[in-house]
Amino acid sequence: MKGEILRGHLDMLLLAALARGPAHGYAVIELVNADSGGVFDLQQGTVYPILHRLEQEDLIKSRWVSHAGRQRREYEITSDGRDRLDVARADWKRFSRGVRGVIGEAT
Amino acid sequence: MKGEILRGHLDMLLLAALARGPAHGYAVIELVNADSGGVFDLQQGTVYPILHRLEQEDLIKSRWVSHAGRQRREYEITSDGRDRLDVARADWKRFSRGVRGVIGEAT
DNA sequence: CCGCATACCTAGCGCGGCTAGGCTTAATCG
DNA sequence: CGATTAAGCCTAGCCGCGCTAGGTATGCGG
Repeated sequence: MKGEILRGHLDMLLLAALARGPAHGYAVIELVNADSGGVFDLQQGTVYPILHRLEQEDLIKSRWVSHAGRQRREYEITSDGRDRLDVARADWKRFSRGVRGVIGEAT
Repeated sequence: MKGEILRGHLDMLLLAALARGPAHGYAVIELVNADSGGVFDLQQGTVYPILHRLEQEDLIKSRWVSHAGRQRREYEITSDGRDRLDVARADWKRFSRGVRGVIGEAT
C-alpha cells in the first residue's frame, strides 16, 4: 500500500488499536497491520513518533512494564483519546462518504 | 474537512470527475465539491497544479476552447487515465477495507 | 464604471510519514 | 560458548504534496 494515503488517518488507527486495550508499541504495529487484513504495513519509524505525540496530547498514556525480564512501554488510551477517536470515526465516515460521492461506488 | 486527509486520494477524485465527461478546471473543482455532498472544499491552488501534473503523465489531455467569448482549458480523460482510475478505485477499496478492519465499523 | 463571478496561474511553505539508521536484551542455533 | 535472530525501543532528516496567498484577465449585472 502506497505511502501518503495514510496521511491524517494514522492517529485514528493507532487510537482505535489502543481502544481495544492497553498494548506496547511493537504490539500496536502488529495489531494494526493484522487487523487491516494485510493492507497496511506500518513501520516502527512511522508509529513510535506518533505514539509520543499522542501521549503529549494526552490522548494516550504510558508506563514501563517489565515482561519476561525486559522493559516494555505499555500504552493505554485516555478518555480524551476516546473522545478524539469518536471524532475521527465521524470524520472518517464523512470523508469516505465524500469519496464515494465523487467516485460513485459502493464500499 | 481538514487538510492532509486527502493526501494521495486527490488524483483519483479528479480523474473520477473527468471520467464523467470533459470539463474545464473551474468546473472540475465545483463538480468534485458538489458530488462530495459538501464534504470537500477543494481550492484552485490545489487543483490546477494537479491537473497539470496529470496531463504531463498523459492521464488527461487538454485543449483551449472559447466559451462565451472567453478561453477555457477543457480537460478530457485519456485511456491511460481510465486505467489509472480503475487502479485507484481498487486501491481505495483495499484502503477503506483496511481502515474498517482496524476501527471496526461499517461504512 | 464598479464590483463580482468566472477562469486561469504559480511560488513557496509546512508538516507528516518514511527511510535509514542505531541501541539493548532474550532466545535460538550450531 | 559465540553468533545470529527476534523483540523492543528510539531519532534525525528528507521528500512530496497540498495549501496559502498571492497574481492576471474578461464578461456581465447594476
